[in-house]
Amino acid sequence: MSRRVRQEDIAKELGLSINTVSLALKNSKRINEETRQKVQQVAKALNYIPNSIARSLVEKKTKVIGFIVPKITNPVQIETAQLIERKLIKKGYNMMLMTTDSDINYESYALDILVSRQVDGLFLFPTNKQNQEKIKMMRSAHIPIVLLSGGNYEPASDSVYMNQFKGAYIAASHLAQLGHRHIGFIHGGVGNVEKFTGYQQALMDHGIEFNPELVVSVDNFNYEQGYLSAAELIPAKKVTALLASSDYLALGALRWCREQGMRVPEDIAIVGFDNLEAAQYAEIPLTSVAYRVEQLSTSAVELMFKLLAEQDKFSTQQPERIVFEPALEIRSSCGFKLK
Amino acid sequence: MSRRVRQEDIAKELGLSINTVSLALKNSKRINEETRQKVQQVAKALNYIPNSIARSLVEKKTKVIGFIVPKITNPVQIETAQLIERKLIKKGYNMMLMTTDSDINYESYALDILVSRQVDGLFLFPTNKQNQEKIKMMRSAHIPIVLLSGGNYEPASDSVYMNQFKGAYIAASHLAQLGHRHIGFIHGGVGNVEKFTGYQQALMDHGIEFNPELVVSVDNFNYEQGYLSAAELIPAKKVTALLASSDYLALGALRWCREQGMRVPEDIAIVGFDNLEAAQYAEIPLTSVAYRVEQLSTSAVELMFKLLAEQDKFSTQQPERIVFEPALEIRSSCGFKLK
DNA sequence: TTGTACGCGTTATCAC
DNA sequence: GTGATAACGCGTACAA
Repeated sequence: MSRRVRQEDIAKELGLSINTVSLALKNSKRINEETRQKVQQVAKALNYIPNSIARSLVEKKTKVIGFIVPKITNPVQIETAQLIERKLIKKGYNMMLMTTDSDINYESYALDILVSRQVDGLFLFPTNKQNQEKIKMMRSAHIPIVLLSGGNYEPASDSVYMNQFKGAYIAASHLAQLGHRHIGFIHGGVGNVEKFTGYQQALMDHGIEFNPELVVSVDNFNYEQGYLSAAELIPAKKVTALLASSDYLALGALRWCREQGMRVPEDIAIVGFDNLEAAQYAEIPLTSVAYRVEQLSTSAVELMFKLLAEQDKFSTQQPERIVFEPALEIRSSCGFKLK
Repeated sequence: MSRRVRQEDIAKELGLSINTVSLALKNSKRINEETRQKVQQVAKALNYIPNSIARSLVEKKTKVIGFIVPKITNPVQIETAQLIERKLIKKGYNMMLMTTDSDINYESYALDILVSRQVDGLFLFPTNKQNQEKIKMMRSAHIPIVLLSGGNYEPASDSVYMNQFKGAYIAASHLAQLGHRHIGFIHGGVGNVEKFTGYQQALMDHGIEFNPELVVSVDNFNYEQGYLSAAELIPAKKVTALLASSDYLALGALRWCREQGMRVPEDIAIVGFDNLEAAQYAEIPLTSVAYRVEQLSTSAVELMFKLLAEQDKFSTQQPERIVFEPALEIRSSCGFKLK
């Protein structure tokens, strides 16, 4: 980093004090109109750019919000991050992004880093509940944390998320109601447990015995893993329907089925998660559990700024919890009632 | 932000000076083993987390790298961002992410913000050459900037990118060699001009007259825009082949064609860009220009750290320029020679 | 081995 | 209206 232009430089240039420059630059009424203009002119001429680091140190706030996201390959998480970044910018905030690869230790590390960087608040897609204690501590240290994913447990901080249990429940129920009894499940692994339990609950409520052999776990939300999962589940386990934790997984499975000459939904029904654009434009338009990224991120940002505005008060209150209920977007891939 | 634990707090706790604490915390040999341990213990007990802001102010470096990316909807850009973030973390750096929506004014604003935040370096997918002067100025102010996209012009700073001109050229040439004379082009808009000129050059070199009516511009790299573009180009303009600036556009077009009962590649050939996983797993596996995200981001990070290590020296030298040559990944969607 | 003093660039509190 | 002066938390000479 080279020597940048400071307020002191423009002060010297004009024979003023640093203080006057500082005030003039923020258009303080206490400064003479004339000097104010002169200061601003010189600032522009010298290409002065304020040093946010120094400002942050004295103001004790950085106007930076941290964002911790587990996976590259999950489009809803990325899109959420980007929508939120846009909204933050409009309020004069910037975003520091960290990824964890769904590793709970990386998550913990990311939390430390962001605290160290003095972020004013942070968004987090928690992978599981292992860092709950740390999050609670941070909350009680007056750092607003908005969790973007719920679990089968009391959230450690304020949260805004989709009810993924419910999503899996209605998806699996839908398949059951169509007459399917052998419903395979592609488990998204750690961080997707709610979907799994929703699936199990739906089976139970429809009198279907849960069979762990019909579940395959993957660690990546991509086409390939879906393709491989289908290859593993369908021929050996004779499933007639498949619920996948993400649309990419579902579409990978779809591809495998088509390559085998299977008809969808006649030979096998497929349901995905997140209702991505890719689901709608698939060769067999995919039934999918809708994830309202736009609404959710809007709500998350609103909550963040509410907490930020309440200063330290929020941390003595009960965490707020905003849950969006998913809807099943029904398309062709799950078809009609079996006989 | 509430009162956090400072070095001073642990100094008081132990009756030591702040200096001793500072040194002990960074394991200085100059501090007695015993006091060192005591300091570290108390630090842990008090849950001390160093204040990076204060540190940055004195060290004149933040260990933050800025990343400016135009579009949410472009998967290669997002993936590049994430791969780079991972590599930065390993070197103790964090990433500040900003998006521009391909708006040149936002891009300029983002550059200012990141300079103000004292980033040690920055990655940028430039949208066009409009901010070249600003970038040059930043470079001569000793800020390492690695551009992640090239243009039909001399880059303003060090750069690592795919040769997109060449990509479009080989793709369009391939179609021409298959006998196509009416090749439509879905133009990705600003920030994708190289692809357009590559397409034009290929036509010229194959004796095909360029017809602007066969080009449609979109501002989003998604299925929907591809679908609509196909609907606009194919029936009215009688194109027999379509080159799209992104795989999502191509896949949207593919969907439209299939819905119309057209055969691909027999009735229409389609080629995309970026060689996403979705291209490989499409109902008609898509021929696509490969984008080597992993290689490119590795190379970009290496270059960044080289510049960082050279301190201020780099800015007096010619910008380095690393260009990756694309290859055409040929699949079923463009088929064989027409008669 | 440990402590003192100063500086990083900015804002804030007081005088004048 | 403007200018000293202190403060933010930490790192680093230099002194003790």
